[in-house]
Amino acid sequence: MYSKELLKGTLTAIILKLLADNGKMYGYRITQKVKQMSDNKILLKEGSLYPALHKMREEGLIDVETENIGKRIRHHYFLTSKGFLIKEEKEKELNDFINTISKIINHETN
Amino acid sequence: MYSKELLKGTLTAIILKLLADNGKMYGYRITQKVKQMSDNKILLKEGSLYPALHKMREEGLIDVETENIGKRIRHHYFLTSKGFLIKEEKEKELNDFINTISKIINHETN
DNA sequence: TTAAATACCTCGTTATTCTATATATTTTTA
DNA sequence: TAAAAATATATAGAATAACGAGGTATTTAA
Repeated sequence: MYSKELLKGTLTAIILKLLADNGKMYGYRITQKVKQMSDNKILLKEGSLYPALHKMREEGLIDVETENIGKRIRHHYFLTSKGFLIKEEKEKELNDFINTISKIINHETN
Repeated sequence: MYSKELLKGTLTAIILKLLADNGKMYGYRITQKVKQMSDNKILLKEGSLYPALHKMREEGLIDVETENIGKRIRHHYFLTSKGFLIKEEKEKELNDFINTISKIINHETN
């Protein structure tokens, strides 16, 4: 597990990317997917995920559909067109940031 | 300029790396070097830098020497041996984190 | 001589993730 | 079949770290 501060600012981009790739996803599914894709290195907590999803919905990046599974209600989230645009932006920003940090941290002195 | 949240958790690693490469550095010098190395994309603010340096000193990662430049006092910071060890750790962690995030954000669906 | 750059500092704000707690259903295991 | 684990959602408050805004002062360039 990484220092939890490192994840800050990356969560929205990660969620947008997963929804773009997988179509509709529900919350618990997102945590499992992130865990699996990161080799158990990013363990997304409920206290992080659900508030993030609610905020993204308020901002119009994602929308939700409910499904009844027996007595349980499942919330399926999916990208809006705005969400898709923001996903592209965030993806670029994150890759650019990674390149910049990488350049600094792996810079070799001569 | 990146979303300021992205920088979180990376600042200590960046400072440790710069000090490891350049030996003694004073605060203002660090901000300029980060600016230069990042092509003006990371503009480290005084409100971030100085508290960070003071904290790192409290934790024994860096130590300080003062120099009198005329009437001005300049604080030169340098790595302690503990700081060097933590630098190695943070460097690995940050590279690992970057790889993980990169894998997720640039994952191609098939 | 005035503005910009250099050089340091701190307080309070903001943003975001996490911990802890809560509730409840479904599936697996002993 | 009872208990435990996994599934599924939610929120309140704590923690952390970077920033904005403010302050002080010297040196250099226009």
